[in-house]
Amino acid sequence: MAVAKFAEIKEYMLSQIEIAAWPEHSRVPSENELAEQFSVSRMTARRALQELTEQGILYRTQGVGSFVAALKSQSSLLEIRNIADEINSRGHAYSARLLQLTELPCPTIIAAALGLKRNEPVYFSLIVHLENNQPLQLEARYVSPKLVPDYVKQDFNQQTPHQYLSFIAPLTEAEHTVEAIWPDDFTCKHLILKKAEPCLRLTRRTFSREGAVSLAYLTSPGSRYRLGGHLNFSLPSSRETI
Amino acid sequence: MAVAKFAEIKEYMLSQIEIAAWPEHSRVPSENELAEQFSVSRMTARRALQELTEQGILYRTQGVGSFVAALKSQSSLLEIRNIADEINSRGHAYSARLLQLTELPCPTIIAAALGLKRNEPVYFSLIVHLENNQPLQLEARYVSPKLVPDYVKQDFNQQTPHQYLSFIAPLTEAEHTVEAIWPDDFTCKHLILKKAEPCLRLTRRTFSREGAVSLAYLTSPGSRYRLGGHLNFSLPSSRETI
DNA sequence: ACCAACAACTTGTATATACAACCAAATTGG
DNA sequence: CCAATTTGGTTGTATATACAAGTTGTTGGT
Repeated sequence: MAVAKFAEIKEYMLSQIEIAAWPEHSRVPSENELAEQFSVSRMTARRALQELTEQGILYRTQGVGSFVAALKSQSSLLEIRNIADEINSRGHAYSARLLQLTELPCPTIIAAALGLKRNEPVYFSLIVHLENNQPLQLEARYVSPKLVPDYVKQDFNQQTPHQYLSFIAPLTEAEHTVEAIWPDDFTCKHLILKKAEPCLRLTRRTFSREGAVSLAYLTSPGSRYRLGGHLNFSLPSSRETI
Repeated sequence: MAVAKFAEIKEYMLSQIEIAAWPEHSRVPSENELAEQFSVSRMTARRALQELTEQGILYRTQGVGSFVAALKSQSSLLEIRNIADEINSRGHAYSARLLQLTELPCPTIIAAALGLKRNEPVYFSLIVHLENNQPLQLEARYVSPKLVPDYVKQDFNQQTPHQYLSFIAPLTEAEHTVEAIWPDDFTCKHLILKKAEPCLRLTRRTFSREGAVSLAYLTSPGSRYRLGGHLNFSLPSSRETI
């Protein structure tokens, strides 16, 4: 068996979809119909349908049938990497300076984001990330004391907060926003900006099983840092493997 | 059957992985072992293993066994959506104004990005995207005449360039960078910024089968626009469906 | 005309079986 | 002692079957 039967069926279906012989939201042959067409068992035909469904190419409804999904995702993805990994993968020297690591009364905005009460204690850290000894990013992070009680005891010159948090409580989700801001004097000072310039601010909220773990404001000068990515769209073409 | 058997097996395995009873790269029970433990057929146990593999939680090797995958992605993804969709999904009114649609001699930077020669003709369009009649994004786009010969004949008040390009040549890939910039006077004018402010600039290069299709500079005022997302990490928690 | 029951078809779950492909370790032969 | 072979375990593919669960259209009865 050079190529598996279910794979042949998949390729056939993909080609029909690509040449739009089967347009979006049209019904495709049922499991039994495919089984008969290709002289295979229903379970084999089913597998082809199943895998195409997992790839987002079809959608199926019990009792109704299988249909071609809308191929326009109209969206693509930007990968957001850990700053230390990013600098290292560029072959540059990464370092960090811990400026502050304390407990604070929780500001209102932070309280809402972390599910705490206003003025309840919250851990706070302030770190500058440097690339070849030049400040690249200022990280202001609030951490939930309930979920990470030992946060303030860590030595973040050895390990980045992100690494520590990933280790302590496996992160299940993250929420990001990216915006362009005008830095305040405090930020300029720590990023050693002679003149203020537009900065990229990434706000990252991370979650574990038990809830929101931390909220971090990552601010970088626009002239030194950009987010970049190169990712595929969701509908894989059959020639994708080239 | 309240919950499917294969789903129960999946949950059991996920819990074992999460409490690190089965550490990374350790072997998990074989299909036959699971089948016996749960008193199901091999095919049912296999399905649990299969689906966890598709989710990237396990990896399997024929003749060897199934193993826990490394869960450290250390990176997450930010979804970049089409501006029109984004405005519409907020329930606001989307509109656009076409400011320019011409052929130009290709600037050097654009030529490199699109695989053209310097001063070779390239199509250029300039569009302002508005949310509730307020300018939200200035789109300056260069399009390869080879791949999209009819670009300048389109009516982009009817259809956005992104929609048209998606329709003409199915986009297979996109490359993005995001940065914070200081807008020039030209940009300020079209975004109707009384005072210049930091802007978010998304540079998007799209590809089809035949090569680079277009390069777009999407500039938005920092005070009006941010990129946002909420995406899961690679290891889904069992509560993910909440 | 309306509604209930039914029939036909769909996908979803589960089983038992068979053989193929592959790998690693044990066994065997030289 | 080394190398080839065998053996047992593992995943991969495929089939035939059975029943559950959901949808839709038809058929009958009132």
